[in-house]
Amino acid sequence: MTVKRRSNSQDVADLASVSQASVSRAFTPGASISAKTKAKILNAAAKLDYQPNIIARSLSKNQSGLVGILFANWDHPKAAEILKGLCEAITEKGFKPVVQSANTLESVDRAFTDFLSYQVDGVIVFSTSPSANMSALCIRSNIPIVLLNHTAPGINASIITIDSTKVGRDIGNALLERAYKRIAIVSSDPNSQVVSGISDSLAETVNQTQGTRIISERTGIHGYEAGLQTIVELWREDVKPDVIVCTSDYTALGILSGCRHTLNINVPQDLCIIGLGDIPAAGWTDHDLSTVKIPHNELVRTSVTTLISKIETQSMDPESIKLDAKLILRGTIKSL
Amino acid sequence: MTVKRRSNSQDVADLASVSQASVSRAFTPGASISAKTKAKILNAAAKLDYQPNIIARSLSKNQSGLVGILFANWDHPKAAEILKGLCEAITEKGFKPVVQSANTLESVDRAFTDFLSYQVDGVIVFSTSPSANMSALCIRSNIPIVLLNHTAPGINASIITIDSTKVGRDIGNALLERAYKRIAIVSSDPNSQVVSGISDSLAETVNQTQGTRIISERTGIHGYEAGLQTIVELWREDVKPDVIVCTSDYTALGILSGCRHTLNINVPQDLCIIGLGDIPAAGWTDHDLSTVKIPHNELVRTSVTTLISKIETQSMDPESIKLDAKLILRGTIKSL
DNA sequence: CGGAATTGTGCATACGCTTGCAATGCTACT
DNA sequence: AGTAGCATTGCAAGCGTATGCACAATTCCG
Repeated sequence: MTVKRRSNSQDVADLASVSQASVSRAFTPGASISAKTKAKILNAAAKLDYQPNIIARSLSKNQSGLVGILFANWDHPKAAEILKGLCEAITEKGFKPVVQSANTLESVDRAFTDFLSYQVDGVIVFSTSPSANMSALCIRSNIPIVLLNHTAPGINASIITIDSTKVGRDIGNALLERAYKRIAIVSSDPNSQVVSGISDSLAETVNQTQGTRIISERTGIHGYEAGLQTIVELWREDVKPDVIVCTSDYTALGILSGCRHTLNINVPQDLCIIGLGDIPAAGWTDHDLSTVKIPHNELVRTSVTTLISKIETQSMDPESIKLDAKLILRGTIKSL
Repeated sequence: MTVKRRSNSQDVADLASVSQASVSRAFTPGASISAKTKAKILNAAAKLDYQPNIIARSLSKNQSGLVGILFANWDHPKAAEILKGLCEAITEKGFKPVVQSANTLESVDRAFTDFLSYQVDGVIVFSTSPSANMSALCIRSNIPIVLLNHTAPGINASIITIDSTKVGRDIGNALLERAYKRIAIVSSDPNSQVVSGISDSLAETVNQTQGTRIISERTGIHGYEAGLQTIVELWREDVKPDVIVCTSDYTALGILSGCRHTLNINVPQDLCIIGLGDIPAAGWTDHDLSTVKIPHNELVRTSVTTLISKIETQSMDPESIKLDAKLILRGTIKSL
């Protein structure tokens, strides 16, 4: 079977006895065309299985309808949900998402140049470690950029995050109310501004009260196994914490498991454990972990809305939006 | 600041005092161009921050370099990992992934027509429920399609799955060896061909032995909570199973939790539980769930490789590849 | 009914690149 | 030196759509 060429606007024009320009207008919302000819054209188009070639359209309109998603943080427990949300929201707005994975700095740069060659109209970045080069590229390329739940200093991009200051304060107050004294912080990415925002504000909150303080802070720890190991190490110290604030639920679950099965630590009496993220497993009856619910859906939708509006208004001035994250108290903290 | 136009091949040509065609050739691997002029051109290009406009290239080459990913199965425990693998493999091959999310049949069709307008060179489908319309669209559009871990009858597409027959047989044999008798099957999607492949072959295997049989089969059950509820229901029956084969680890964990905390069932003595997927939590010491490790990475890589080779050879004949999945025996099955 | 105002249509060109073809320059060999 | 053969380059015609401009058709109004 010979491969039949896809029909184009000229074919449709011929069949409908109109000009190619009219066909184009028939498929352009709001274009100047009479209802009659439009109907005639759509009819012919249907006969020929025609649909506009977006590549060609992009070329002549000088915008592709593509939105780049730079996704680095694949280990994030809600990675799939977030990506799904991004893709759907982008599609809904009439754009198409093209996804690039990036781990290293070079790959970030490569992804960006790729985005540029594909003439993406905007970029959403989901990654915890900032890239310096990105900033330059953004400005030069003149396409708007949104950073999702991740801030980076000195980058000309819009930033959508949770209000980490409030989270830190909420945690601090909950701990003070329950008279916990010695806080350990266990975090994964030391560069994450969200994480440092939380711990700074937590420190500030508890420091107002005599006797309660942050006694240790460990970084670079992520995952269940690492959590398990961490609690064992922490428990060898002379001064043991009575609170562990952990910037990942998985790690927190590892810690919890260590407490219950290996070390026989009484949670929450002797040790309070607070995670971050509210993954499903945190709510399982086995675990019942206190944690912070991050409004991923809102973060995602806000990011996309913000980006698209920037694309449509051709505006490049960065915006910064902070959304509220809620502390969820479950079995791993004393009840009042 | 006035937005400066992105430079094009003509600009580079002017700066390098060559023809525009030569610039094009300088950026086309294997094109006929002398080392000297190529260097001159690349130099000029660097000065102008030039890089080829892929949209324009696509238009003239009549292929976009885009691969569509139709992703429906976002609840899959390894969704993120799979998508990551797809995106990276596709990028590595010099293509770009554009992701569409699809739940309903209409959205599948819409996604496909979108893919067509974007002139994608091929499509990878990750979804468990087949679409009839897809088939027609594939053939008409003449772009190769790969179905990832999911078969669909009568579709003109390549199919990459695990060898579900072997999985069913392996599970069956493991159960027979340990003298389990009454098997219940708990599955999520009743349409999944992979799942039905497993259960058919499991049935066939155990039916060869007198006294062992499948006593019940429930579908439409997925997730931890649903698992918890299911075991409670199953345990109300007169004839209770001594094996539950579950086509999702999450569900299996829910069942397990119900056994241990609610019903006090002795696992694995009185009840053997086998999951599917080998999610990380299955290996956690709390759970220690027997399961089947699905070679997602290989599935993903094979899909991409297969698709790209079809794209490059312009071949449309479907291929079917089955990969091996390994049964992992942990604490939820009697040891021999 | 006439003409002004509005709307609809076609023509032609632009978007940035690839590529067949023809022309040129170069190498090597007789 | 002359010429065949090859590597390199330029020319120009696409690829499919959008859109400014000019003109045609319709509507509106007095």
